Amino acid sequence: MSKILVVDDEYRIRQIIRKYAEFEGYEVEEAVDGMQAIEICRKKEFDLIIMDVMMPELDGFSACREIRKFRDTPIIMLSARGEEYDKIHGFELGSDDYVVKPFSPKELMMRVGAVIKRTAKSEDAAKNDVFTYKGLEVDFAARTVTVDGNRVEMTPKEYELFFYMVRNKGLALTRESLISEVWGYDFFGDERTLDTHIKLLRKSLGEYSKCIVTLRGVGYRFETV
Amino acid sequence: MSKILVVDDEYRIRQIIRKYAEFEGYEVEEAVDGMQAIEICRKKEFDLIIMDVMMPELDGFSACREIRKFRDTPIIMLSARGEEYDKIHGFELGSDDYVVKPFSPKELMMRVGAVIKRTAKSEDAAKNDVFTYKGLEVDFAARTVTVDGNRVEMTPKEYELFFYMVRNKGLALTRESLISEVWGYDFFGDERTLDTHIKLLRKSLGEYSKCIVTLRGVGYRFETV
DNA sequence: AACTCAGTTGATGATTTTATGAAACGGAGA
DNA sequence: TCTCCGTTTCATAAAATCATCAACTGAGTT
Repeated sequence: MSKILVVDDEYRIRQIIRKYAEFEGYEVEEAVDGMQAIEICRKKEFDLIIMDVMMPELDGFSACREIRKFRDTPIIMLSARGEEYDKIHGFELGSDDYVVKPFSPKELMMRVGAVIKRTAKSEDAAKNDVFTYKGLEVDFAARTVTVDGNRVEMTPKEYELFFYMVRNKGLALTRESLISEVWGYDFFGDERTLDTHIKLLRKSLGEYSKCIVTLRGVGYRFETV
Repeated sequence: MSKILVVDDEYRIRQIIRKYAEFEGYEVEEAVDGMQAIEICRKKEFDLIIMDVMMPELDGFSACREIRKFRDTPIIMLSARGEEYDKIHGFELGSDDYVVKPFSPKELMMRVGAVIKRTAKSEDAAKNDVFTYKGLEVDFAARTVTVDGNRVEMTPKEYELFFYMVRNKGLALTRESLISEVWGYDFFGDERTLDTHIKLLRKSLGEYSKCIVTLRGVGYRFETV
């Protein structure tokens, strides 16, 4: 049974969605704002998040962005008709779909079904090992990285290092863990070797180099803004 | 029942196409931009893709190019009137048809029907699955390879190696997997044997030798630019 | 402002990995 | 047995990648 998190400040909306979703057999949890949504997501994993754009405390976009830092849970955004449609795209942060309020619960449920079906299938396959963030695409199976449609060539060490970081996106990775993971626990080489490879990665990634954040005194983190 | 993927950033357009397509008995899925289209295509196979040219995140051409790397799904491109240049460009990238916006849904559906019928037929004819990329033709059933119309003779090992690579086009294949697949898991011979056969393959393939990409420290990958 | 420590960068010779040509091998058929 | 041909091995060449070093930068501290 799939678990859904509904995030909206309006009680009525949450109730409507809950009613329909439970009728469809989903397990539903609620959050009243983005802040709470993030907290809940840290503790628990959902199959889908339905999130309003306009909310007190923390809006849907920011919450989406934050959650995407550590979870790949599909997200359906809800937005009022007035809120520019273009805006949604402008801020498109990997939400899987969006629905304009006022929405027909039936239509929403159809989308929910579609998204869940899609992601459930892909998890089964597990073969389709791909990470995407804006124009950055990392295909673990093909061992390729593309930036805005252009293939980026990388050396073996770059791949290993980068893939490891992307697989652990949003996590602080210590220099030690990076080195022992990519070079092997028995690497006793120069301390600066890691830095050099980080440099090469950044060079390869172009505009996405800022996704590799230096954690002074600790190591690095790959994050999706 | 044929499955169609509709890729357009405008909800209205998607709705219209969905409505008509479902009326015709097709199963429809949607994507809002090129990036999403690629992701969905990785997970699922469609009989046809209808894709807008102008989209945020990743335009239709780039998406088309990307999808063609791992799928041969026919594609119909949509573009606003006046984007004449695109027409040429689109066909070059292997889109199967082209419709100018604003289009008559009826006309679009006729084209959809035509393309699907065409590819369905050719798939029947080529029941004994063949792979083609430009002037390269690999007939798995007939066990033949032709380059620009000229038959290329290959030895058994070459066939096995090449066929395995083509069947897994776009995937990184490790030396180990290649060897155990083609030579058997119990092959204890020289490490360089694989290299030699790759060399022979490349020699046979002429201009298409560049489709066999060396993945340093890993193995090889067969890819269609 | 000077200091210090951590991280960044570019250059380079050493090392690793792959490509290649030639030779050896070995089984099937003449 | 001999020859042919696909296959494998091997030695060497060529290429790509890496580790290392030294100088540099820049943020945080004193």
